[in-house]
Amino acid sequence: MEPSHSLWKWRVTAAKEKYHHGDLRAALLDAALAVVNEVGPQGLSMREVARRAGVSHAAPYRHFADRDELILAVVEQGFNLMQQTMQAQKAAAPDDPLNQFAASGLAYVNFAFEHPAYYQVMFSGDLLSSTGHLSLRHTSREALQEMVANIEQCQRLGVVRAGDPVLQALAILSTIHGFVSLVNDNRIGHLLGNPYSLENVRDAVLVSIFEGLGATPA
Amino acid sequence: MEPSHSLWKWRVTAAKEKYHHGDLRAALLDAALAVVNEVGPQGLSMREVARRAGVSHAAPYRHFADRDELILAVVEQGFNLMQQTMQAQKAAAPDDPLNQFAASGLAYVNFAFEHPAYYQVMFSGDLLSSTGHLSLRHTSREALQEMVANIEQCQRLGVVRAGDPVLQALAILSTIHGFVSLVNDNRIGHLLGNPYSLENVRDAVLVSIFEGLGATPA
DNA sequence: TGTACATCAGTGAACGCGCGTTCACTGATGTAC
DNA sequence: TGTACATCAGTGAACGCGCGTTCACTGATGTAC
Repeated sequence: MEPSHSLWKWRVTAAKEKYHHGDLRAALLDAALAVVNEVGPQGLSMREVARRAGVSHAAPYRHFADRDELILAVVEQGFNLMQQTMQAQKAAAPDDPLNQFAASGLAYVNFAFEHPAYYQVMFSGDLLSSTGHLSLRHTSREALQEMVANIEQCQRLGVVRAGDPVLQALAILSTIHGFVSLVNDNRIGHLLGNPYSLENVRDAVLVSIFEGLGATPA
Repeated sequence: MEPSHSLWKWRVTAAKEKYHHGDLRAALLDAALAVVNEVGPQGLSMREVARRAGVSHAAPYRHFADRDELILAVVEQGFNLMQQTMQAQKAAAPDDPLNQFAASGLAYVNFAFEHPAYYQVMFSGDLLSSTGHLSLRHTSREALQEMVANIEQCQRLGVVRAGDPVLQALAILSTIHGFVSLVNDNRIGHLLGNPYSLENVRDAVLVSIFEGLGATPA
């Protein structure tokens, strides 16, 4: 009855019984996201992640030197995914600067909504030790620079209000970050009432950003 | 040599040696704010607060049933202070709706900057157990309602762009909350460069909010 | 193809830590007489 | 005014918990012959 080719054994034992996991590193990163989704970023402990991955609490140390390294790996994966989806959305948008810029903003917000766990780990602030934090400065600064470049281009074309583009970018970043934080903390639901859907509200916030820029579609 | 009137003894022993503290409850709330200022909201533990207040770790339980109750007391104190300063600023502003509204927004941001510890405890989200959270819904909802009423009044007078005032209020709340979060997490400093001062940036953000509203001073 | 062995991934016991909370206590205070 | 006593605020030991991290181990895998 029992098939003798090794694939069978592999399939049976893959999920739980294999001593060697196969790709525990990836499984741990997935587990970390699951933990954040279910109990929030504060619940992100090595032991809980190991538990979710169905593995002893010491196993993660074969793949990450310490907790900071685990979290930084999630952050890095998150930034890659974000960059990737943002580029895809920009590629799909009409090829004028204002639309490209709009596509970025929309993509950013959508990323935060579709991957709230990533977003929270990436921007939570108090997850990492202070040494762990240093490695992130570069990345977030880059994101702002790109946004500033976008705004400058729109200004040159006269489709965005004049003004210091760095300050404009910061105001936009504040709006998006604040909105996403409120949503992720579940505070939108009982602040507003029933009649508002999330897409509703998201679009209104995006529109308000462009109104703030004095954006005039070409 | 030694003065015999009791005041002397009281003064010597007041700071450290008195068995009965006098007003430990208030001292604990102060200590809680100091902790948040120095190590962030995550460091808010009963033991640490007691340590700061120079008192055994069991002493706080004479004044607060549990950790939630301590935190809620800080939150309540914070809301009182915020409401008070906002009303004062509104009273000092010119008596037209747009200026009143501007005064509110400025007061809100200033409160957050001048009392970052209060702000963080009030809006951090993951400090309280879920039961503790329920007590706060009422308060934050009230704040939004008042803002909506302000916007509606400005719209009636034609000094603010037409549109759903609830959505406008939410966009503003997002901007302010996001900005304050970035500042409190120390992320503004290395996002921007040297040339920007905090007041600089704060004012720019406030201006961008009014531009978003299409505000036209009367 | 089969066997010895090095390598490496995962295990489980153990460490020390800080936490929230409880409890029997003790010292100070105020009050009734 | 002085003394007994109830009250109440603060103490310190103790509990059980989850955490990060280490360590000697064991089981599986791949490789050299």
